[in-house]
Amino acid sequence: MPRGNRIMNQGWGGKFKGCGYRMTVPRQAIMDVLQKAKEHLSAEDIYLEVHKLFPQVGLTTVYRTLELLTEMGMVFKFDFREGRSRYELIESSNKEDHHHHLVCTECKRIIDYNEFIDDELEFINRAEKGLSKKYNFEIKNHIIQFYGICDKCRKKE
Amino acid sequence: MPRGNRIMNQGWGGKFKGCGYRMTVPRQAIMDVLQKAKEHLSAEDIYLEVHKLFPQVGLTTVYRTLELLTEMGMVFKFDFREGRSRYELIESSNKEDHHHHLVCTECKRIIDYNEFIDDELEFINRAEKGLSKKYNFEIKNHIIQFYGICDKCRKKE
DNA sequence: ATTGATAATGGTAACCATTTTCAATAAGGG
DNA sequence: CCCTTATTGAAAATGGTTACCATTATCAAT
Repeated sequence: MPRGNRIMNQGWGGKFKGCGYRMTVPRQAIMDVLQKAKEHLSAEDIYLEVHKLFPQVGLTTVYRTLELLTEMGMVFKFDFREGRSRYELIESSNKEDHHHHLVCTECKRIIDYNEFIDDELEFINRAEKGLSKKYNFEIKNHIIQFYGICDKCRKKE
Repeated sequence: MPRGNRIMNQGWGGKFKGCGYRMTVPRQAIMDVLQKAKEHLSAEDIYLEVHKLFPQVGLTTVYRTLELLTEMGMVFKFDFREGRSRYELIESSNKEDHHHHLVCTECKRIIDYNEFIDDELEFINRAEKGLSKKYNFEIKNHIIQFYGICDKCRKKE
């Protein structure tokens, strides 16, 4: 059996309502797309995907929903220096899914990695605790990214 | 005496020429602005500042120079989710200046911190070594950012 | 099931940071 | 000093994202 929780395809409604929002067809569709693909989708990617099943859903709604989801802490908004943002569902409960990125500044390729996560968690926890106290800052999430040149681009030179 | 190295106001020319580029008035002026202000400047900020002394320098040139400097590894390009990028001179030699950021998702305020840097360096070094080997990826630099709500915005709620 | 207050939507146009274009200019090796 | 070539600057184009606003959908109360 694959890892992860599969049993929650209609649980989104509760999440939304719990925050005082309504569940709608576009929101459901966007959540489904995010859940399936899970990573690195641009707003347009999502729009195109949603569009296959629900052609009436507009790009504006995709942007609005993504902003809402980001604000609700269910989605993380990434900037990989491509001139557009990318979005990824946060699998909060699943340590397996915790990862960060290597970003190639040459070809913009993104490599996920999940090594050193235990190491990282220890460091991050310590830092978070100290920083949130010292600056009275409520930390919601963090980002770690390494920039450099990927193997393919190194060969080209 | 304040920390830092003050004695290098005209060394930029060599850096540029060493990379096969020419030193010009606009580039000099942009470097000066970056060196003085050091952090979190947007392209427009820099443009306005340069403009005071050299009104003929255009915004385009500022963008071009910043891209060049980023590529040369002398400047770091940040995204704080404001819809614009910010740039910061990299003080490579100075551990004192190594820092990261807390970003308030509410008011976009940015707080620099430099606590836990020894901790971080240890973790980052280990991760960099492992990752660059495993993915054959040449790591140039990294970013760590914490997102959340700053003290002022917490009070408002 | 129906209604009504209100949230959500979608198409278009506006926005605005960043890039492209291209003719004019300046740098710096010979 | 000249000549090649990088660099520049102004204007226009680009393209992701957001604002606007009339229309529609949601859902609690009836």
